[in-house]
Amino acid sequence: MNMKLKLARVEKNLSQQQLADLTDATRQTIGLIEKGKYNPSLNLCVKIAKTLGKTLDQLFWVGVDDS
Amino acid sequence: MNMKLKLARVEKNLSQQQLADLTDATRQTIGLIEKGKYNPSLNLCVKIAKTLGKTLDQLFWVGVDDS
DNA sequence: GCACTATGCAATAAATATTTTGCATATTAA
DNA sequence: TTAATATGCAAAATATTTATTGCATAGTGC
Repeated sequence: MNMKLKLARVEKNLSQQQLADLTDATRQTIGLIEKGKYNPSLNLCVKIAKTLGKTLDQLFWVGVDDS
Repeated sequence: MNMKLKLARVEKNLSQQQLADLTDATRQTIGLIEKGKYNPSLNLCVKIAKTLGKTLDQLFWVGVDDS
C-alpha cells in the first residue's frame, strides 16, 4: 500500500481517474500502484511525481526516516 | 544516456556484470539502462540505488539544478 | 428512488521490460 | 601471441507491466 502516493494525490484533490488522465495511464494502473500491487515503470513514476509536485524519493523511496 | 548511474557505478569500481549480479539483473539490462535505451521497473531502480548507496532522485531524477 | 462519481476487482489482450544466447571489439596482463 | 575482462549489439523467448472492458459496491446530491 503506497500511502505516500495516495496522500499526495488526495492532497491535490485528484481522483484516480484524473491522475490517470494527467499521466497518460489508466485508472486501474493508478489504483494498483497505490495498492502496492505492482511495480510501475520509471517513466510512469516520474510522470506521477511531476504531476503531483513531488520527487521520486518523496513518493517511492522507503527512507530511513520513515516511522 | 544515464550518466549519473554510470558515474555512480564506476565510482564504486563495479563492472556492469557485477552490478547486475548484485541487483539480480543481467549485464544487458544494466547496459541498456545506462544507455538510456529503456525504462526500468521501480523495483530494479530501487535495488540499483541501494546497491550504489544512492537514492532514486540521485540516479533517476532530472533535477531542476542539473547543469 | 435515481443519477453520478469514486473505487475495487477480475479476465483478456497488447505492449514492453528482461532474460538468454551468441558474437563482436578493445584493453590489459601473462 | 594468448587468455581474460569489459562492453556493445542483436535476435528470440519469457515475464511483467499496462490497457481494455465490464461489473460490483459505497457515497453524494437531486
